[in-house]
Amino acid sequence: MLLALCDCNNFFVSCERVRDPSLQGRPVIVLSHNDGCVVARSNEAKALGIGMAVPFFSVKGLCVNRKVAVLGGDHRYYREMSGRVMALLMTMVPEVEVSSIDEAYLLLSGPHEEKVSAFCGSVRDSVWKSLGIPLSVGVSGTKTLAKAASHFAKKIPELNGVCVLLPHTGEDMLSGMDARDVWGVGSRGAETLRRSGVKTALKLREFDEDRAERIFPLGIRRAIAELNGRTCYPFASEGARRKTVQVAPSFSGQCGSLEELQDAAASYAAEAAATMRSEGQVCRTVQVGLATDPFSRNQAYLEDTGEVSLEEPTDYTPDIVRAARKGVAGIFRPTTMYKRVSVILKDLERSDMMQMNLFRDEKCERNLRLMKALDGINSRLGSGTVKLGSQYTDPKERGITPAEKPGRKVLDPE
DNA sequence: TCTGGGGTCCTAGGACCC
DNA sequence: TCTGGGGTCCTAGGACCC
Repeated sequence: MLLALCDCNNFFVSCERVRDPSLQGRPVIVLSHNDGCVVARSNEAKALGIGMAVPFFSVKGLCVNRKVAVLGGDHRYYREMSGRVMALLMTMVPEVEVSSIDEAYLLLSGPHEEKVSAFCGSVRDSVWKSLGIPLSVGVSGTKTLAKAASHFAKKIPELNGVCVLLPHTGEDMLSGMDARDVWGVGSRGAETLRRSGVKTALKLREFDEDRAERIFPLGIRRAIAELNGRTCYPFASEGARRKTVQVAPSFSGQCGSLEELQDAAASYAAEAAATMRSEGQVCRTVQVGLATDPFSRNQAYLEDTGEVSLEEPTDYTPDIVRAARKGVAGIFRPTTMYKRVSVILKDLERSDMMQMNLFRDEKCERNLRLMKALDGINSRLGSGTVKLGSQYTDPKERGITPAEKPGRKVLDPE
């Protein structure tokens, strides 16, 4: 049994190039919320030395000099494109595990397994021709090896975007791969490995497992097992539901008013509730957080969180908004300037499995219809078209956060 | 001057119980 | 005066991923 990791190259940039073909062949980057950080780079931008997640101000000069197109992110659009890519993949094999916005594992069995390379090439061509999104495909027996294979598929042009890495092969490629680039080995893990003299993926694969048991944390031990073809992270096509829904953007400025912080929390709670409903779930707990600017030199970093339990699991926006406002009031400290409000919906359950309180059925039924109508309008006309005016006002209208202009050019010397 | 956001999982430590 | 130890559950913090 083999897994094929299909990984969209430079996904956000590739999406922008579908919308605006003049961006092809040029250095392009996409920025995060509030234009703070670089979150996607074209190959041309990577070649200029622009790093992932670096603050934009640190590369702004370079972008001007080298005519880099700088775009604000449009996540609604990227989610929509992602949905199209995944839907297309699902027409090509019966078993697909969507693992992130730009990645999915395909389970290859039967005829697909026999002609792996040719089949993966056809998947890649199909996504490119139908949607204009370039794909890399890495094939192997475990997820960690498939990730490594897709790494090679991107780096080695002769592979034409498809790399099949059978267990116990590929010494040459793995010896050229930094241990830091193995999936599951972060900066901390890489430092641990470096102290033990492990610099490459091949060295990691060959590491003595008894010794690893004694000196390495679980994540690294799993990486070693998976590099040797033993599965620690199984394929899971059954749509596993998420366990939390979080909305937590930073403000562009700061805010010290309880009322405005509550309004922001209300707005984020409504957004999170809509996401949760769209996935058929309800929550039992609303967690809120208030945090100051971690980079401020005038004020020590401060972060507080609080939880509010709901009477019963719900997806009803007014109840969730009320809980969020209450939570914020409970942790607010006067005379503190906050930079970030977070709302996390926790203890999620499937709404179709929810135990109904018989005495509230009628009211629930009405609430359900109300939320359905609200979601329907907002999905057709844009989120925030209809809000619950009695519950909150949108902080965007108060100028706490800037209005979003999707896909707008932040900087384009041309 | 300007530093993201949304997830999962692991782990250590405290509360609590017997 | 001496004053256990093991289990479970929960939580916060952190590592890691994209």
